[in-house]
Amino acid sequence: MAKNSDQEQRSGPEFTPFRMHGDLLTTTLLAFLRNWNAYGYQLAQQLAQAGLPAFDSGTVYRTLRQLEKTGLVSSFWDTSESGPARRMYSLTKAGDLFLSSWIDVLGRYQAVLQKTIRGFDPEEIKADRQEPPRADSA
Amino acid sequence: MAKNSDQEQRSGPEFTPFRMHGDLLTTTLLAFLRNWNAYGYQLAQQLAQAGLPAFDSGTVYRTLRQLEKTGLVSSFWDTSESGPARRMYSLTKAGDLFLSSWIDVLGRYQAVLQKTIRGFDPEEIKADRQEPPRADSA
DNA sequence: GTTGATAGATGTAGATTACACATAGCGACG
DNA sequence: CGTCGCTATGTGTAATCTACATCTATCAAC
Repeated sequence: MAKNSDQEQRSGPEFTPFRMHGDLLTTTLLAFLRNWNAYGYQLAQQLAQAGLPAFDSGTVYRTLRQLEKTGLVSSFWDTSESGPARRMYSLTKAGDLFLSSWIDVLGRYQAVLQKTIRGFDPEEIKADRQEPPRADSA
Repeated sequence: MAKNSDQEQRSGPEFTPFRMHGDLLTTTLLAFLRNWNAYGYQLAQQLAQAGLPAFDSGTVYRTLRQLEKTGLVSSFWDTSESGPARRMYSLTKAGDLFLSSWIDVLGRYQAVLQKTIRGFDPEEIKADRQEPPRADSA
């Protein structure tokens, strides 16, 4: 499933289509795991259903394993259901702390964008010229 | 909580300290350029002053060149001031479109985090157990 | 026994990044 | 003059990350 045909939206000429990368994928995964445990396949589905950009399931699995290696999540094999065994993941204390810190960083990131682009709303991005902070040229 | 001296001290085992990566660095740069033109060194300083995580100046320069290669920004040598020549960057129409699209994506990303973590505020992250979305076991 | 959905993982080429280092203009100082 | 220090922009390289294709395996339906 999720064969990428979900919603390939590229609104521009030929830029790299949006994808979930690094921090964004990582933290989305962590956020999903914050309220309930889940396994990779399920997380991949949630990602797709959340209206987020394309992702690669192989990357999802590898990202989860890497998160485990760094101690942000932990996992165990769940064989209680029929079908292939599932590796159930849950957020660790460290993962929770990491996520909190990330949210802090994200807040600053947002502040930068908001300071530059009024309202964070594409519709409001019209014209809004200001002077440079200190271009102090000429 | 996530006190995390965000300078170099890490509160956990051995997490990768926060850095500006890929989309985040790219779009912050684009956002800075949206309202006024600037050159690499200046952008790197603004990044640092914005309270954002560590970054690498080499990466900033390379990222800017790559953005130029894909047409999101354009540049020219500015030799009007004394000192080393500066490569002045400005956002192109394409870059503006890209940024707008990114803001759209970011909105969905935020929605996911907000849905999971109430209020986006670390203080409100206390306890908030819910049932899985569709763990549909048995 | 073949197909299809679920579930997880890896091989690999190409892209991205961090870190160290290189180049160059110019002002200040002795 | 020499050179130190700050400004300004890069590059070499190893490590890491990612996309895409491919692989194993369970189990239900046919």
